[in-house]
Amino acid sequence: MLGESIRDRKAERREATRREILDAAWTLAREHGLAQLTLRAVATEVGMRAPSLYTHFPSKNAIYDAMYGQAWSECEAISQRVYDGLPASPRPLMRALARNFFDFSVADLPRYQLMNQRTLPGFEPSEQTYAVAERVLRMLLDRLADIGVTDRGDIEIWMALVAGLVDQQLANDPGGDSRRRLLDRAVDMWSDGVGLPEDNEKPRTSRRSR
Amino acid sequence: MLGESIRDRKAERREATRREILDAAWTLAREHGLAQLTLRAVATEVGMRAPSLYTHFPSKNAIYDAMYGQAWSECEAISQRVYDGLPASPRPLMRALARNFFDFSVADLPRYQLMNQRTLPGFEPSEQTYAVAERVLRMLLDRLADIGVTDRGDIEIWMALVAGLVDQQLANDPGGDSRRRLLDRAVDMWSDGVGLPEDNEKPRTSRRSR
DNA sequence: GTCTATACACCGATAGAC
DNA sequence: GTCTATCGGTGTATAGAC
Repeated sequence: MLGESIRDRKAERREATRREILDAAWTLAREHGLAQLTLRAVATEVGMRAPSLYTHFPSKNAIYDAMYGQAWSECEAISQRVYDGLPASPRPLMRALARNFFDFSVADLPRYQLMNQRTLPGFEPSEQTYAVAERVLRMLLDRLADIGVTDRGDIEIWMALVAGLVDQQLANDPGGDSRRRLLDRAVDMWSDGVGLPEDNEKPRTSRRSR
Repeated sequence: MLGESIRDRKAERREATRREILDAAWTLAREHGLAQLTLRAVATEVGMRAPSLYTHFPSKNAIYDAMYGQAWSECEAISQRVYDGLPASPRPLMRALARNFFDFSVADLPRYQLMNQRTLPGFEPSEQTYAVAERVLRMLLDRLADIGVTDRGDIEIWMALVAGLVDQQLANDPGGDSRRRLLDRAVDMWSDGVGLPEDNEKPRTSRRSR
């Protein structure tokens, strides 16, 4: 139908403008900091005036929210792609998962701040975009369950360990790799602690699983 | 000398006003959030107009800086007091240190954000107040050296672990104790990993120490 | 529908009168 | 030392041009 086609073109154009705005926002965030974003600067970057942005986003936080959704979607995509080639034995898997998360986090500071740190006063992701983050977490939990790691406490300790190292890396040695070099050692400590089977053993249920 | 006395009285009064302002700032930060502080609100709280604050602090960041110094001084005081009664054997010591840091951090969210999280856009502690933070860290490192833990990597992993659990606690279960209940388990994993002697053994040099 | 012009309320910061 | 007045900047709202 013709009407459909016209509406599609319009929707496409709208979507393209939205993406243009978000691209500009990411560029400026990486240049001057995530919290230093101003609507006027974003608008100028795409050749508009500040109030015109409200045609495409209802508020500044809505822009942050869309960026939040993009970031977690990237994470989801990269995870799905990476999970296929991941080792099946427990310990190499835990190392690979940690490294995957670490590298993804460290590669883009404002993205990590938006995803995982509460660096923006008053920003809360919407239910819709938060669902993406939850999906990624679920995917991770499923992967861990495959090798018999199901105890929530053990998993939270592992996540605290990896996230803590990421935070240290970004705060004390941005652009370096001092904490990344500790990653395997840290994950191995954890694997020992939760009684993960050695690489040549068969996967079994985690010691603390109920 | 009389002149001295008068000058002292003036300095005392000035100091009292400064503390009054900082108290108001802490109160408002706990009420509305650290980043939501406004000079007008702080001024109102102490019965002043906003510009008058500039008589006592050169900028808003200078107020944050003074609060940063207060927070780390509290931490220093509590650490010195607590370190005396701490166990001498390695594993109980590591548990007690972790618990001490955890409880102190979780007790006051804006204080923790100011001390350890980069939640304030553009805020950097001054050299002078940062020195307090470094002194506390040095004190901790000395305490760890006493029980033979000297490897920087091991220490950074321990700090990442504890800080990671604090972050999780504050972000996902504020006011609760779900992560606190994981603390001993996590620290014990670490103690095993770095080869810390059992409680009945004599302290010895950490496995990885150089 | 898209964008602009204008305006508002609020912010941190400064100048100068008292 | 504290005030009033004001500046440049921000996010946001809305009326109206195209």
